[in-house]
Amino acid sequence: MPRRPTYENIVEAADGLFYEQGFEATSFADIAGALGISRGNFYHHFKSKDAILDAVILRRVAATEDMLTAWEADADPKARIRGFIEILIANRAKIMLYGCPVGSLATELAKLDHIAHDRAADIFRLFQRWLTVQFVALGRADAETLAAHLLARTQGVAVLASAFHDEDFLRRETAELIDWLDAIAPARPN
Amino acid sequence: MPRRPTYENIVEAADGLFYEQGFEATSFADIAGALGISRGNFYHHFKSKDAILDAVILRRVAATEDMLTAWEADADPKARIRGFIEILIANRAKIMLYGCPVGSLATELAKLDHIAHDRAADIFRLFQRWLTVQFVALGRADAETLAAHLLARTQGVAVLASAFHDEDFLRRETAELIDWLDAIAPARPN
DNA sequence: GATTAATTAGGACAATTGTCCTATTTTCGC
DNA sequence: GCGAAAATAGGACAATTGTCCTAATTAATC
Repeated sequence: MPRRPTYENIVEAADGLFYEQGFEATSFADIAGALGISRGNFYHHFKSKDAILDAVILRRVAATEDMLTAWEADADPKARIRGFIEILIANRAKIMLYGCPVGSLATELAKLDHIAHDRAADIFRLFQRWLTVQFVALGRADAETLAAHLLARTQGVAVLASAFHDEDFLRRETAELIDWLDAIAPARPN
Repeated sequence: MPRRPTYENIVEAADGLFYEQGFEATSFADIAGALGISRGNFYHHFKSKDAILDAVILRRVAATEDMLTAWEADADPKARIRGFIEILIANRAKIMLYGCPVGSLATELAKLDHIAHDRAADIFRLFQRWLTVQFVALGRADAETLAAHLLARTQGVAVLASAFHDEDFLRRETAELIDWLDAIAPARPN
């Protein structure tokens, strides 16, 4: 059975650790320990820690694109948006512990004044563009504004859910977002 | 003219640096450099870095209580809530750079699995309790839910405003929150 | 199976971290 | 002004950081 290349293993482990501990707080020793490899081994695959961060962001971009594409299996744009809202429920356990991976990384990199901050924010832009398309399909002229609004709502839920470790709150706010979506796009009598 | 005690200077400088750089990324050298004092001096005032964090949180709790009390000068609960919403505008420059000080600290401490995380989240609880009182005064039975909802909305705005560095978005979402408040508590014809 | 290339382990490296200790200086009560 | 107390500077400390180097091992190629 073919071993997965170490490169991918490093990116995968770093992805998880950056999410759970933060970028700055995650050391090479942490990643090496999680994989059971030597610390000196990294520099054969990456030229710096920032290069690992780049690869992690690239991985997250790809994962996001895959997720958005998968949601397009549903022909109804309203159902697609509902799929987006419901990641809050699907990922609730981790969100209540670590917040949103996209939002928390962007916030951390902003504080670090890190070059990769803008690339991390690009993941938000992926979501926003995709949501905009869906709202356009719903016939909304203010699609872009609605997309940004929905994005902000989900971010707020993630921040407070992790601050309070409160699942009830998360479920309540998610239900309210679904109601909001229903008001935006009422079920058409057919 | 009486010099301000070094203790207070340290807490003040640490407060600002924790906000702008994050807790973990701020070192004793950073704080000492900002104040022009010696690094070894800290341990006469604090027994550890965590003790500084405790003092910073205490300072923020006090500042929050003062702010909430000041807003109560306005007799109208709706105007009080509007005052809360408009911190987004008043602090927009820093929010667009570093996000919300309360939310970003809570998120970071959650990832660090830090003991002080719950005390940082207490600042959220201060806001929530205060907002709950105002919504009760507006005659809302679901005051606590509304308070948590509004809190989440403002957090979401802060996260995206700093990710995108977008002042238009911040102003638009703030205006929408004011609209939401108007819908909750319509101006009574008198 | 020999040669070469890719991969890995282990450790050295300077810099930085939080912490702690000890002199020196400053401040304050008398 | 003197003596005690508080405050400060400067540096030592072990540990950890990201980085880099070299030797050894593994894999691939012919």
